[in-house]
Amino acid sequence: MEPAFYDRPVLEVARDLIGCVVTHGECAGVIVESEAYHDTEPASHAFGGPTRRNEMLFGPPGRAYVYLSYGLHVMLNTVCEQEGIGAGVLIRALEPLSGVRLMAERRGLLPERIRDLCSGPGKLTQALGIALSDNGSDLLRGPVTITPRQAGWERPPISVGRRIGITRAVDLPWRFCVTGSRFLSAPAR
DNA sequence: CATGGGATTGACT
DNA sequence: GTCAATCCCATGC
Repeated sequence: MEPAFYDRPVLEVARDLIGCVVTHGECAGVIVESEAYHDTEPASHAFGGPTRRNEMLFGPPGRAYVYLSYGLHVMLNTVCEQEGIGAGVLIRALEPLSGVRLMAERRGLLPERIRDLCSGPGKLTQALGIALSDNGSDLLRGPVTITPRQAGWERPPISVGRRIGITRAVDLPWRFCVTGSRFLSAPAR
Protein backbone atom coordinates (compact mmCIF):
# COMPACT_ATOMS: atom_id res chain seq x y z
CA MET A 1 0.00 0.00 0.00
CA GLU A 2 1.38 3.40 -0.85
CA PRO A 3 0.90 6.45 1.39
CA ALA A 4 -1.39 8.16 -1.13
CA PHE A 5 -3.86 5.27 -0.79
CA TYR A 6 -5.35 6.82 2.34
CA ASP A 7 -5.15 10.41 1.09
CA ARG A 8 -8.36 10.04 -0.92
CA PRO A 9 -12.10 10.40 -0.29
CA VAL A 10 -12.99 8.06 2.57
CA LEU A 11 -15.67 6.25 0.56
CA GLU A 12 -13.12 5.26 -2.08
CA VAL A 13 -10.72 4.05 0.59
CA ALA A 14 -13.43 2.06 2.38
CA ARG A 15 -14.34 0.26 -0.85
CA ASP A 16 -10.73 -0.32 -1.86
CA LEU A 17 -9.80 -1.75 1.54
CA ILE A 18 -12.08 -4.72 0.87
CA GLY A 19 -9.79 -7.63 0.01
CA CYS A 20 -6.70 -6.07 1.60
CA VAL A 21 -4.88 -7.78 4.46
CA VAL A 22 -4.60 -6.63 8.07
CA THR A 23 -1.60 -8.06 9.94
CA HIS A 24 -0.52 -7.86 13.57
CA GLY A 25 2.28 -10.16 14.65
CA GLU A 26 1.70 -13.66 13.34
CA CYS A 27 -2.03 -13.09 12.80
CA ALA A 28 -3.56 -11.78 9.59
CA GLY A 29 -6.92 -11.61 7.85
CA VAL A 30 -8.55 -10.32 4.68
CA ILE A 31 -10.88 -7.35 5.11
CA VAL A 32 -14.38 -8.45 4.12
CA GLU A 33 -16.38 -5.61 5.71
CA SER A 34 -15.71 -1.89 6.22
CA GLU A 35 -17.57 1.30 7.05
CA ALA A 36 -16.72 4.92 6.23
CA TYR A 37 -17.05 7.80 8.69
CA HIS A 38 -16.55 11.50 8.01
CA ASP A 39 -16.60 14.63 10.15
CA THR A 40 -19.39 16.07 8.01
CA GLU A 41 -21.95 13.51 9.25
CA PRO A 42 -23.15 13.05 12.84
CA ALA A 43 -22.41 9.33 13.24
CA SER A 44 -18.69 10.08 13.10
CA HIS A 45 -16.57 10.52 16.21
CA ALA A 46 -15.01 13.44 14.35
CA PHE A 47 -18.34 15.26 14.01
CA GLY A 48 -18.04 18.53 15.90
CA GLY A 49 -14.30 18.85 15.52
CA PRO A 50 -11.17 17.52 17.22
CA THR A 51 -11.12 16.42 20.86
CA ARG A 52 -8.49 14.45 22.75
CA ARG A 53 -10.38 11.24 22.00
CA ASN A 54 -10.68 11.70 18.24
CA GLU A 55 -7.63 13.84 17.41
CA MET A 56 -5.95 10.94 15.61
CA LEU A 57 -8.73 11.11 12.99
CA PHE A 58 -7.67 14.65 12.10
CA GLY A 59 -3.99 13.75 11.79
CA PRO A 60 -2.14 12.59 8.68
CA PRO A 61 -3.70 9.70 6.70
CA GLY A 62 -2.39 6.16 6.89
CA ARG A 63 -2.39 5.70 10.63
CA ALA A 64 -4.62 3.63 12.90
CA TYR A 65 -7.32 5.24 15.02
CA VAL A 66 -8.02 2.77 17.83
CA TYR A 67 -10.60 3.42 20.51
CA LEU A 68 -12.66 1.66 23.15
CA SER A 69 -16.37 1.03 22.59
CA TYR A 70 -18.87 0.25 25.31
CA GLY A 71 -16.06 0.22 27.80
CA LEU A 72 -14.65 -3.09 26.62
CA HIS A 73 -14.45 -3.49 22.86
CA VAL A 74 -11.47 -2.19 20.85
CA MET A 75 -12.21 -0.76 17.39
CA LEU A 76 -9.72 -0.42 14.53
CA ASN A 77 -10.01 2.42 11.99
CA THR A 78 -7.78 3.71 9.22
CA VAL A 79 -7.29 7.49 9.13
CA CYS A 80 -8.07 8.91 5.67
CA GLU A 81 -8.06 12.14 3.67
CA GLN A 82 -5.73 15.03 4.23
CA GLU A 83 -4.56 16.24 7.62
CA GLY A 84 -7.16 18.46 9.22
CA ILE A 85 -10.09 16.41 7.93
CA GLY A 86 -11.61 13.89 10.35
CA ALA A 87 -12.25 10.83 8.20
CA GLY A 88 -11.71 7.14 8.81
CA VAL A 89 -12.71 3.62 7.87
CA LEU A 90 -13.87 1.19 10.54
CA ILE A 91 -12.68 -2.36 9.87
CA ARG A 92 -15.67 -4.53 10.80
CA ALA A 93 -14.76 -8.09 9.78
CA LEU A 94 -11.89 -10.23 8.50
CA GLU A 95 -11.58 -13.61 6.87
CA PRO A 96 -8.75 -15.24 8.87
CA LEU A 97 -5.61 -15.94 6.85
CA SER A 98 -2.89 -16.92 9.31
CA GLY A 99 -2.33 -17.32 13.03
CA VAL A 100 -5.70 -19.00 13.44
CA ARG A 101 -4.60 -20.98 16.47
CA LEU A 102 -3.52 -17.85 18.32
CA MET A 103 -6.67 -16.01 17.25
CA ALA A 104 -8.82 -18.80 18.64
CA GLU A 105 -6.86 -18.83 21.87
CA ARG A 106 -7.33 -15.08 22.31
CA ARG A 107 -11.02 -15.38 21.51
CA GLY A 108 -11.55 -18.33 23.83
CA LEU A 109 -12.86 -20.47 20.97
CA LEU A 110 -11.88 -23.67 19.21
CA PRO A 111 -9.77 -23.07 16.05
CA GLU A 112 -12.37 -24.74 13.85
CA ARG A 113 -14.82 -21.96 14.66
CA ILE A 114 -13.13 -19.82 12.03
CA ARG A 115 -16.24 -17.87 11.16
CA ASP A 116 -16.55 -16.54 14.72
CA LEU A 117 -12.96 -15.37 15.12
CA CYS A 118 -13.10 -12.01 13.32
CA SER A 119 -16.78 -11.48 12.41
CA GLY A 120 -17.18 -8.15 14.16
CA PRO A 121 -15.13 -5.02 14.89
CA GLY A 122 -14.49 -5.94 18.52
CA LYS A 123 -13.85 -9.58 17.70
CA LEU A 124 -11.14 -8.96 15.13
CA THR A 125 -9.10 -6.68 17.39
CA GLN A 126 -9.29 -9.28 20.14
CA ALA A 127 -8.28 -12.04 17.73
CA LEU A 128 -5.32 -10.06 16.35
CA GLY A 129 -4.26 -8.78 19.75
CA ILE A 130 -4.78 -5.13 18.79
CA ALA A 131 -5.02 -2.86 21.84
CA LEU A 132 -5.59 0.80 22.65
CA SER A 133 -1.81 1.21 22.72
CA ASP A 134 -1.88 0.61 18.94
CA ASN A 135 -3.64 3.94 18.44
CA GLY A 136 -1.56 5.91 15.96
CA SER A 137 0.19 2.87 14.50
CA ASP A 138 1.62 3.60 11.04
CA LEU A 139 -0.31 1.22 8.80
CA LEU A 140 2.61 1.02 6.36
CA ARG A 141 5.22 0.22 9.01
CA GLY A 142 3.41 -1.44 11.89
CA PRO A 143 2.92 -2.78 14.42
CA VAL A 144 -0.49 -2.98 12.75
CA THR A 145 -0.13 -3.08 8.96
CA ILE A 146 -2.46 -3.21 5.96
CA THR A 147 -1.13 -4.67 2.70
CA PRO A 148 -2.57 -4.95 -0.83
CA ARG A 149 -4.86 -7.64 -2.14
CA GLN A 150 -3.42 -11.06 -2.85
CA ALA A 151 -4.18 -13.59 -5.56
CA GLY A 152 -7.86 -14.43 -5.61
CA TRP A 153 -8.86 -11.08 -4.13
CA GLU A 154 -8.09 -8.76 -7.07
CA ARG A 155 -11.76 -8.05 -7.81
CA PRO A 156 -13.86 -8.98 -4.80
CA PRO A 157 -17.60 -8.68 -5.49
CA ILE A 158 -18.79 -5.85 -3.23
CA SER A 159 -22.20 -5.10 -1.75
CA VAL A 160 -23.02 -1.65 -0.39
CA GLY A 161 -25.48 -0.97 2.40
CA ARG A 162 -26.28 0.96 5.57
CA ARG A 163 -23.91 1.13 8.49
CA ILE A 164 -24.57 -0.99 11.57
CA GLY A 165 -25.04 -0.15 15.23
CA ILE A 166 -25.36 3.62 14.93
CA THR A 167 -28.22 5.94 15.82
CA ARG A 168 -27.45 8.93 13.60
CA ALA A 169 -27.11 9.28 9.83
CA VAL A 170 -28.45 5.74 9.61
CA ASP A 171 -29.46 5.96 5.96
CA LEU A 172 -26.04 6.63 4.43
CA PRO A 173 -24.95 3.62 2.32
CA TRP A 174 -21.42 3.69 3.64
CA ARG A 175 -20.94 0.01 4.52
CA PHE A 176 -18.98 -2.23 2.14
CA CYS A 177 -18.99 -6.05 2.22
CA VAL A 178 -17.68 -8.92 0.18
CA THR A 179 -20.87 -10.20 -1.41
CA GLY A 180 -21.82 -13.57 0.05
CA SER A 181 -18.89 -13.80 2.46
CA ARG A 182 -19.49 -16.08 5.44
CA PHE A 183 -17.17 -13.96 7.61
CA LEU A 184 -19.30 -10.81 7.93
CA SER A 185 -20.55 -9.35 11.21
CA ALA A 186 -24.04 -9.30 9.67
CA PRO A 187 -25.34 -10.28 6.22
CA ALA A 188 -25.44 -7.69 3.48
CA ARG A 189 -28.91 -6.71 2.41
C1' DC B 1 -17.23 17.12 39.59
C1' DA B 2 -21.34 13.90 38.33
C1' DT B 3 -23.71 11.87 34.79
C1' DG B 4 -25.01 9.22 30.75
C1' DG B 5 -24.43 7.28 26.33
C1' DG B 6 -21.88 4.65 22.89
C1' DA B 7 -19.19 2.73 15.48
C1' DT B 8 -20.51 -4.23 20.72
C1' DT B 9 -20.62 -8.76 22.31
C1' DG B 10 -22.18 -12.91 24.48
C1' DA B 11 -25.25 -15.09 27.54
C1' DC B 12 -29.74 -15.97 28.31
C1' DT B 13 -35.16 -16.22 27.57
C1' DG C 1 -35.64 -11.15 21.11
C1' DT C 2 -33.67 -8.86 25.56
C1' DC C 3 -30.04 -7.27 28.51
C1' DA C 4 -25.91 -6.40 31.28
C1' DA C 5 -20.98 -5.62 31.25
C1' DT C 6 -17.69 -1.76 31.60
C1' DC C 7 -15.06 2.65 30.85
C1' DC C 8 -13.77 6.61 28.31
C1' DC C 9 -14.91 11.09 27.64
C1' DA C 10 -18.15 14.85 26.27
C1' DT C 11 -21.37 17.48 28.31
C1' DG C 12 -23.62 20.18 31.75
C1' DC C 13 -24.34 21.99 36.39
